[in-house]
Amino acid sequence: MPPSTASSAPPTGITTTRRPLRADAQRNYERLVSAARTVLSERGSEASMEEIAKRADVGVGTLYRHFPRRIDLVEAVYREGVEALVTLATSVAADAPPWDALVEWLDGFVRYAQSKRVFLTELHEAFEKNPELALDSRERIRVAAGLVLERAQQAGVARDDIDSADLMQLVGGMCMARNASLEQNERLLTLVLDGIRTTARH
Amino acid sequence: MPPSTASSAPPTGITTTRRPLRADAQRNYERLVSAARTVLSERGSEASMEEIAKRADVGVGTLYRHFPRRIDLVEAVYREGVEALVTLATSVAADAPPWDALVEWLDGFVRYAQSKRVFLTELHEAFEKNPELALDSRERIRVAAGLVLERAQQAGVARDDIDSADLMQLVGGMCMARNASLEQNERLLTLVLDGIRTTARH
DNA sequence: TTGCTATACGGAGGCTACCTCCGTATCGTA
DNA sequence: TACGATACGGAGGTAGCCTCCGTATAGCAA
Repeated sequence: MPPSTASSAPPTGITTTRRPLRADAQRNYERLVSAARTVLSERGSEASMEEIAKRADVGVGTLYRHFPRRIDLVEAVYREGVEALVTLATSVAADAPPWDALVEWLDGFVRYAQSKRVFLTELHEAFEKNPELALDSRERIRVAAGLVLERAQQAGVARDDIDSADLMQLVGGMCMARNASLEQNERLLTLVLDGIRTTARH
Repeated sequence: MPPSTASSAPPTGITTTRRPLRADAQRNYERLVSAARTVLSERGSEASMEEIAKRADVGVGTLYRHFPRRIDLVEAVYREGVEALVTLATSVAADAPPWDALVEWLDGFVRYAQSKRVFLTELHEAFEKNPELALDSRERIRVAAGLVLERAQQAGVARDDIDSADLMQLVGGMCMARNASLEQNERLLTLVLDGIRTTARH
């Protein structure tokens, strides 16, 4: 997903229509994201930019041309997973009954979050330094959550006094906690679902 | 709270009885913690060790003698707040009815967490690099939570299938999330409390 | 195919922050 | 007062982030 429409567009309203990347630039972009995914998974915040560039078989200069700051690279890797969650929301909303869809998507979220545990410190720091770069992904997840949550609310099976931002705050926060096992998080998700559900409990 | 009993004792079972700090060392220890609290509040993870040392009117060498790694300093500041939470748990458990005590303590926790937002990235990174150093504080909070939670469970007003670790995972995680306002967190706390409570809802 | 230019590459090196080391200073006791 | 144990300070080693600019190449036009 190279930024032909400038993934990190300037905050001004200016939308410069960028010409497509040259073939070698395109190839290196993809190599870099792939290498970053690997190295970040293996070494978390210990991963250095030099190491990622080397793994991609590319100079650091090239790395920094595509990803001016460390966060931009981390974010690119992060986005891949976000896309999968958005897709999941669409599919469960189309196929499953409202409550089941909500449960299924949240379970998918918890599992996704678990798989990204090594990134958490990385993301946390990066988002602090560059809050605006996190907004897009955050919003996409929120919208995906809204898709399943609002459908459940309209069906009358989820309480109305929370919105998708609340839901992701709660479940997302829970998953970000340090020593969460997948098992514990799934148990806590059950608790949260009990808190959300409007029909008889247990 | 200078470490006369070695706050970062080696993982081996060896407990060396250390003699008390010399007067100047004691004074500098306190200056450093105080300076760190100030500088970390002001500049978060941007705060450099040099800056903290300068603010304490002490050389970096002295800083590193007392706090061999960055985390040790952050942790010392963090502990201060943890102590307050432990104290709060004891007092509400003694004075308030079981359910009210739980609500009050959790509300205290949420407010405390809010006040420490600038530290979060710092703590997150530090705990990742040195997991063992976080355990003590985490455990103290968990025990404090247990004090009020178990009392509520024994009184039959809180569900039995969660423990204090679960509770702190959920509420702690929620508070750690990035763009939580105090208001949103207090609203989410209400939701969590609804999930925990065993009596009739709403 | 050849030539030309915008685009992209690479990696040496600047910069900054963390942390160490050791010569000097001070405390506390006899 | 003397002296050893303890503590201080800050220059400098090290490492990782990022920049800069000379070189290389893709893509196009003739």
